[in-house]
Parts: sequence; C-alpha cells; structure tokens
Amino acid sequence: MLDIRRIRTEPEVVKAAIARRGDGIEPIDRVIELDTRQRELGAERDDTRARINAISKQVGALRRDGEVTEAEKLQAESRRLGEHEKALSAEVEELSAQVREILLTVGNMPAEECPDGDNEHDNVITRVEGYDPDSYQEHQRVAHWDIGTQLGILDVDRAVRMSGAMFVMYRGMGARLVRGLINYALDRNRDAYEEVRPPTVVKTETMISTGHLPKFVDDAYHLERDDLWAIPTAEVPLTSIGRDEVFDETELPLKFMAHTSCFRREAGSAGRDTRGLLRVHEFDKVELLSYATPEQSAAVHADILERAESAIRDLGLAYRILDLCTGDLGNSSARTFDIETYAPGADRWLEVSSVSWFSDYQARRANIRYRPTEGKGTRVLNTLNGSGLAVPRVWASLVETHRQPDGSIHIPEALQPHMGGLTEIPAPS
RNA sequence: GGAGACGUGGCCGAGCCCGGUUGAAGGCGCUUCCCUGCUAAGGAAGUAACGUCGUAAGGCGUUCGUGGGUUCAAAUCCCACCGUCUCCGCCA
Repeated sequence: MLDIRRIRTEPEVVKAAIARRGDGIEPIDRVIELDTRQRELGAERDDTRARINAISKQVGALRRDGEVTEAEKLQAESRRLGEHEKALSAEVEELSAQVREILLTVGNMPAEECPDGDNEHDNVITRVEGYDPDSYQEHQRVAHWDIGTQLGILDVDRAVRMSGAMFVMYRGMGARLVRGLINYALDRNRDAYEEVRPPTVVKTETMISTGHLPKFVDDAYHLERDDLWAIPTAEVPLTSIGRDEVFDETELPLKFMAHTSCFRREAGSAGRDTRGLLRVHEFDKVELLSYATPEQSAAVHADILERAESAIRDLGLAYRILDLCTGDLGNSSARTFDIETYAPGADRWLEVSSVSWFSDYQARRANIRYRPTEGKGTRVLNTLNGSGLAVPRVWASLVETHRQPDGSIHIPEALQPHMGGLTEIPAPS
C-alpha cells in the first residue's frame, strides 16, 4: 500500500511512478479527492466530539452540585450534537474505507533504477552464466517428462488421476531428489536465515498483507467453509510474522527462510506450459525473506540474490539474471531480479527465483514497524524476499542437464551430502 | 465439540460490583541527570501508539481483545464475536 501522506504531498511524483508500470493514474486522483473530503469531515467530527466531551464534564460537575435543571439543558444540547456526530462519523468511515479499498489495488512505485518497459520482452538480461548452446550433447536434449518416465521418478498420469491436470507426483529417487534439493537450500542458508515452518493455510488478512489479495483472488485456492487460503508462496506467512509489531532498529535486519508447499490456481494460463514440471498447481519451494530498514535494503537485496544465484550455480546449471522492467514488475514490488535456469531437454529458460524489494509497500499493509535508534516515533520497515530454490523447475533443469549418455542422472557434488552420498540416479537396467 | 475463568500501557498489575475528577494507581523495565575511586545501591525528572491541525511549542480526536448497543458521559453496564487458560470429550 502506498503512503497516503506521500500521495498528498507529492501527487505528481506518485502518479509518474505508477504510470511507469503502465497502470492508470485515475485511482490516485480519486484517492486524493476522497482523502481531502475525509479530512474536512474528520476535522468537523473531531470538533463536535470535543464539544460533547466538554459538555459531559460540565454535566458531571453540575449534577454533583445538584444543579439538575442546568444539567438537563446541557444534556439536551449534547444529544443534538450527538446526532450530528453520528452522521459525520458514518460518512468519514465510509470515505476512509473507500480510500483503503482503492489503495489496496494500486501497485507499488517502481524503484528509480528499474528499467522502463511494457512487458516481459523489455526485461534486461544483466548476466548469463554457464550457458553455451553448442555444448549440449544429444543425451541432454531429452525433456524431463520423458526422463521421468524412463527412470520411474516422475509420475504425472497418476497424479492427474487423483488431483487433476497440472498436479505431479515424484517417485523413488525422484522424490528423494525433491527432498535433497529442499535440504540443500535450507542448509546452505542456515548461517544467516532462521528456519521457519509456517502454516500453509492462512486468513484473508494475511493474504492482503503481501498484496495477493484482493487483486489476485483468482490465482489462489480458497477453502470456503473456513474462509482460509492456501498460500501461493511462503512469502505470505513469513511476511506476516511481524504483523502489527514494532521492532527495535538494532534487531534488524531479521532474516527468515521456510520450506513450504505452494499452491497456485494458475488461472489464465490453462493450456500453457502444461507439460511436465513447467507449471504445476502445487510445488515445493524454499523462500528467503527479510525485514530491513530502508538503508539496509540494498545490501539485503544483493544478499538474497547472491544466495539464490549461488544455489543454482553450485548445482552446475546454466542460468541468467533478468532485471525486470517496470511493465513486468510484480504489483507489490519496487525492484525485482529474476533468475532463470536453462533446461536443455525442454530447450527453455525456466524462472526459478524472483528476488524482490517491496520497499514499505507490504509492511504498510501488514503494519510492521521499527523504532529508529536515532530520532523518535516509529517507521514502517521494508520487506524483501526471494526463492532460495523452487523445486520443480530446478529438478527439471537438473535431470536434463546432468543426464549421462547411458540415461542415468549424475547428482552434482554439492547436492550429494544432502542425498545420503548418492552420486547418481541409475539408468534402468 | 461441551463447561468454567480470563483478555488493561514495553512488561507485571490495580480499577470494573457502586459509569464522570482515570490515558488510566503501584511496581518493573528503559532514557537523562545527581551522588559515587569502579560496580552495586540510592535520589530527581522523563517514558504509548495512531489520526488530524500547526513552521514549532502545542491543540483536538481515537485507542483498556474486536465490533455493536445503552447514556449527556463507558476500561467500568448490555449483546455478539475473536483469542488465551483450566477441566471434559475427540485425536496424529
């Protein structure tokens, strides 16, 4: 959520920033209009309340002194003021509810350094590592869904039978590889990030905090009977750890990581990327998340990116880093770097991590603040997060990249300790 | 799921029966100062958040789990909901 005071004092700056996303600025104008009216009426309401309070005090004094007639006269006046106050209050509440409703759907202001652009085609590829299109052998040009069937490690058909399209099931060594990747991701970040195992089903309010609601309702699974939502990412519960809390600046930055299942309806992408693990409704992911001061944010952002990047690099996978343009930036984000890993069998770049700085956008929604060491009062803090490792696409890229001429899969050295020393997934005999 | 008890400021805890002078006693913690060879102990003052107006000092408003009601006036009375604890039931 944008800062209403910023909108008030620098409307043109805010509007220019929103326009860079390609979003309309009408909501901002509307907010300004409603907010102005709200403050006018709010002031009048407060004055009325002040008078009622003063009268009540007088009444108390008069009654104590036995001046009943005088007291009753004041009471009558106060009753009249009360009516007025009630009407004003209702209107003020209505206005502020409207302002909030609009503000909840307006995206974050992109960072200054964000490249301009309309859509994903305008993203800037900042770096490509380990990719040489001519280096891939014939045996690596097999798609993971075929490998999965050959080795009996991926069973899509039966998963679809029990849960429907775009659900998958890993089996045997395939399931073990999932578990290995999760442990690999958690263990390598243990030095700085606290491991958390949060709920995967959360309240509406929790989904609003990160910006997944109300705008993106159709992307989330909803448990209607209990009005709970299946999380699309651990970002959702991790962000809400500090909801309505005030931290001390000396505690920051706080760093959390969590492995959870993630649930996505993928509405609007039906029929796209349906094969294998490219796009699934339920998947495992290790997420890294931090609470930081605005001053710490740049360093934390770099830290998360470096950790996400090195996790891919150490698995021996080719990857590239994209600086998302203003038109492709997530709604809540001010700056995002995507990491895409290359899958030689499918011959595609797969997004495996999105490392974002949300400035104070999410923290304002979640009301997470900190007390600065210098100065007084509280400030809204900044949140940042990135996938430490998203399992399915890494799994896909890994089995394709490390497929041997005999059809076995070589387990990269860095991963072996997390898979009981296993060096390969053997070819079928 | 059933029964009972409870939900007050950073924390502990009074107030609620008998509504007003209670933004809320007292204590702890924290900050600054004084005292002191150092530390401890002791003394003095200060110490909520949010909204709004104001250059500021400060004014006004809101907040005693949440929402609603009664009243001139609610931490205090009434209703609903949420949460915590204890006992019972069920259970991985």
